[in-house]
Amino acid sequence: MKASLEQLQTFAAAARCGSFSAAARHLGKAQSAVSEAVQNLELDCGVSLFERSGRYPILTAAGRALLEEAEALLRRHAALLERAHALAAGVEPRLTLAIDAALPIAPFLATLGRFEAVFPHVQLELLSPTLGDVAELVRTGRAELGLMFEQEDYPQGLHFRGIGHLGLVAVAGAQHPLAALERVDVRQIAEQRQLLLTPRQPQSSRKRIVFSQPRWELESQAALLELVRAGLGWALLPQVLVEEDLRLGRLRRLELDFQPAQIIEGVDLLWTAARPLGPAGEWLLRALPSAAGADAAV
Amino acid sequence: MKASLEQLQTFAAAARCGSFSAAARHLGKAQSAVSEAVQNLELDCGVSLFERSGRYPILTAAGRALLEEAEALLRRHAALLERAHALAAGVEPRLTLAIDAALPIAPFLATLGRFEAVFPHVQLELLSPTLGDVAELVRTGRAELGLMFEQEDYPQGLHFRGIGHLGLVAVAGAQHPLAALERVDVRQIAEQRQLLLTPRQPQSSRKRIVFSQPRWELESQAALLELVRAGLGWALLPQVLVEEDLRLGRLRRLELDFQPAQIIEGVDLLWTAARPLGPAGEWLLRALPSAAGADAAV
DNA sequence: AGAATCCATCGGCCAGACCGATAGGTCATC
DNA sequence: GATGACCTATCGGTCTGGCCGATGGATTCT
Repeated sequence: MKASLEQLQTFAAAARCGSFSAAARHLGKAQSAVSEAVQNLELDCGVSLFERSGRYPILTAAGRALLEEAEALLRRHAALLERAHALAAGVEPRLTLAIDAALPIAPFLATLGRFEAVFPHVQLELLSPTLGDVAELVRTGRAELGLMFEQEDYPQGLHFRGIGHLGLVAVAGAQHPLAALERVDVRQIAEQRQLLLTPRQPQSSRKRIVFSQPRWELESQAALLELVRAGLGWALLPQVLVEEDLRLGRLRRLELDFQPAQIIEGVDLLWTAARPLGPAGEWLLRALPSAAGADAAV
Repeated sequence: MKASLEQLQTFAAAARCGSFSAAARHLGKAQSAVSEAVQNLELDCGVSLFERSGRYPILTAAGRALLEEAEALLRRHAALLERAHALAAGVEPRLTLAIDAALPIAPFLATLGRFEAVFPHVQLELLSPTLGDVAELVRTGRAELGLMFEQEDYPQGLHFRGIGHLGLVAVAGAQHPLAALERVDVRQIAEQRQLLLTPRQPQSSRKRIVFSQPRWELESQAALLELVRAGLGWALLPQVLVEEDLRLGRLRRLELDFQPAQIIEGVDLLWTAARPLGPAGEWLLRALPSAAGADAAV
């Protein structure tokens, strides 16, 4: 192959150092090696890279152009080696994190930003499954880590750790019949359509909080919010998610006289016991709880 | 150096072809060479890239990650060689084009777009000097090509070619005293301040069209236009440049009873005779006249 | 079981990279 | 202009590392 990395590195060193001899000293090679490498590179490229008339060689215009290219290539190569070493040290090439669609992701963004700084090469995949699907994704290995509302029990082979709590409030659109009531009792709410998240896999074991008989089920939290805003039903949603809508008056909070004002649900972090987590996974395992503790807890 | 280009190319070929033997056939090498190259690469990186249990090797997760890096590196390397070959063929690494600041550049944008497609590696520099500075820049070699209003004579060693014409109109701001007049005669205009472009080098030989005694001189066409809009004087400007302002009523056109409605000025393309143009310069030399002929001529 | 692939390994070969020495050029200084 | 300090180009010798061809073991298909 023409224009090998060694040649290009030698060329770049010569251009940087200002002389072949200095480059040779810098690279720990003989001066003749530098001279020959540059000549071979010039032969391969068909252009002369240095003007050699004077005491020191000076870059030609073509040399300047190729120096840019060469340094870009060398930087790319250094990045490759860096990534290889990270992989050799056991860092996962990619990591999948499944976050329950009902959970707001804002509290975790700062942590993910720090993750990006510590593990720039790890390709992060973020899934937003609904309800018990989280546990299923972690159990099958499709995701390394999961975040979801706590359950009483989990399938075999899953580790979990509580990392915080989230306040849920019952809300309805401003024009919704329930929105006009001072307080709502069990019978009143039972007649109105409740909007719920639904898992993709119907056998999912997740308990759901159900107060009403007529129900629509959606897989997307965003779609659900749209329907609530449109007055098509009421829903239990995270406090932090609807704060803005409540303030703007688009949504009204329902005061349920058979429940505390906020329904507090725990949030669990899941990971599999089958395969050990790599360094990136371990890092997230430690970092996510503190993030949730600071921001997501009520 | 670890992880040479040959190793990476061989690795990429093996990953693409699906087997070491196929890669060897594809590369025209022996199968053992591929096998050894991949092993050496694995040794250098400290990770195993292929799962070799079955009949065909399959990429590991780390292998997939490094394959991406390797292919990015190889693409960069191919780009380097391509650029090197362009340089070897004499294509300029960079090209400077000086366009008189008084000329509208819109007619040339399509040509520059095609230039970008034909010579992606040529770094283009666009200068906007005023008046005779264009010829000076081309003469001294600071610019390879120049575009400016035609002169009677040019300095020694400059080639030139007329490429079109441009219509100039006299304009003033809507509140300017001259704007109220039906027709303007020589005496009237002589008393009002004329705004002119001025060259950076005062000895510049460029003829200028001067009608008024009080004058302000500016180097920037954009600044000049602002001053005219603000009613600080009148100016001779390209028709195409002020069309928008005339339509919006920000500027008024002055009907000079001692001049035709439009003053037609020729536009010349300049280049130096001292050093031959490279392929990119030659291409522009051919392409620019047709662009001007189609769009800039009145 | 046999044929057809595939991969890993080994010994031998050789191009190419490297070194050290040498010759010749340039530049600042005396 | 002689000198010294620096630079580069070239040459012959050495040796590493990539390559080949052959061989053997493994897998898959018939």
